[in-house]
Amino acid sequence: MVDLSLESIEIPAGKKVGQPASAKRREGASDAASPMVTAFREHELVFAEGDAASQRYEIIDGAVMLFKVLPDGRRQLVELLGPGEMFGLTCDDEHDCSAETLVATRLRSNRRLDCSEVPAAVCAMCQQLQEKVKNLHEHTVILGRKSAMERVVSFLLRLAEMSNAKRANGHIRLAMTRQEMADYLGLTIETVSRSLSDLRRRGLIVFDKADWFHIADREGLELLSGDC
Amino acid sequence: MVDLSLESIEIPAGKKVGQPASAKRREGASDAASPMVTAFREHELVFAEGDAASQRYEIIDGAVMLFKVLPDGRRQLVELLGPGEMFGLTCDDEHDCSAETLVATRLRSNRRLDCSEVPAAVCAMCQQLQEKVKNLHEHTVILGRKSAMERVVSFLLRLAEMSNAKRANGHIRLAMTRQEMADYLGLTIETVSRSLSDLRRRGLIVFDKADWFHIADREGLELLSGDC
DNA sequence: CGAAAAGTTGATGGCTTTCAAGTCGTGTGG
DNA sequence: CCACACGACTTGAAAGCCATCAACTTTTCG
Repeated sequence: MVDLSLESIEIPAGKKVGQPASAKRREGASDAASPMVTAFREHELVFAEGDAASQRYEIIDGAVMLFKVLPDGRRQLVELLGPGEMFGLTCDDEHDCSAETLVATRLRSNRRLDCSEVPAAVCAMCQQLQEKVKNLHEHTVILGRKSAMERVVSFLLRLAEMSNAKRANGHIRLAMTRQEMADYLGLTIETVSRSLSDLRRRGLIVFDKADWFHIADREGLELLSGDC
Repeated sequence: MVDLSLESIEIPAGKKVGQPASAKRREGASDAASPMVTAFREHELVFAEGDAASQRYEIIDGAVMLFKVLPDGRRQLVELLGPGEMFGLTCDDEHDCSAETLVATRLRSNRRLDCSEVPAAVCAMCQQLQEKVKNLHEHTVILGRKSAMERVVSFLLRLAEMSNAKRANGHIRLAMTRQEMADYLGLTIETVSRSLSDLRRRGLIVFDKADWFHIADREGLELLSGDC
């Protein structure tokens, strides 16, 4: 496992006191192919969720946390990183989470690798891995910071989003047992069952038969997801 | 986002009833460089946590769940995958989680890519991504299935493991505020504080000063981690 | 049809959160 | 050097959400 020394390094900067978590991000930009080293003090923002992802970073020494924040302010750290570890890798054009130093840290920044430089199979695998990481980040927020109802709703909406890519009629198959849903969402079968019954009673979803359902009130569901 | 159709496909197999979760895994092995397609019924085990990771898989159609199980039986699904998505990618020699079909599924299996076939920089990145995924899987179990005390203990043990790679004296810096720990572990600062105080009172950890501590009873801690 | 598995619903309890007050530690300024 | 102030941390009390336990209903499949 990669070493994560949470030990502070000495940064010759004058002001030693870290900015609060609301610190502005620093632009340690590196041009084209030239790697560049940037020093950060503790609790400095490297980039924020939604920022353009032009760079990827490698920790020389220090430590970095990656986190996501829900609209109502709930925060979930999704990764803790130490020397040698990389972050800022993404398959999208923007970062899916924010990055902030925990201690004084030096980062090496590089431009993102161009997929044309590597075999297609390898590129596809990297893309898949990055997609995986992004999905796991989202799921981490669900498990760490969402209520039972929010988890179930988030799950249903994700299912709908995925299914609709294929079939537009809106009918979605719930090809999982309650136990599997519970084990995915970090809940018990009873809580999942109660949440689904509640959503059905409130008219937000409709069970067509067995394990098929469709969404009757998408806006209503989205309000319950914790994501808006 | 990759499409995850949870729709069942028709498998001409005679017995339609899926085996229970305790199903034996199937060896859909592919030789050397030849990709091979294998059909699975619903709730069939593709591989188990700890199995040798000789293959990687791509879902042609169907759906697969990846999960981890704690020694006492608590289960946490760590990924839900649909058509086009890959799994079984790992930087280690064995799988860090089990894979089971949710519905009838066809999988294309390939041998794992050899790092010598691609540029070193790309290989390093893939390795990092796979390490990330593995860490996120572990964290998913912590958030989904562990109690507050188990989360805090797991966190301390991980910190110790990482720090000890560098310094063997056993003294570990806790370079995070209680709020950051709480946001990492999906708890509140009060719960984190209470858990740490409890561990200190019970003599399992000792706070040397400010944010430095060391483990006084590793076995005792491990028993509280939920991992044994 | 009957048994077993899956799902639902209710009652209760426990763990964690919330709210609140107090303590500790560090940096500042008199 | 010490008093003060502010933030970080700790501790207590009470509430709330979800888990647990239990009974029942529904579905599935031989």
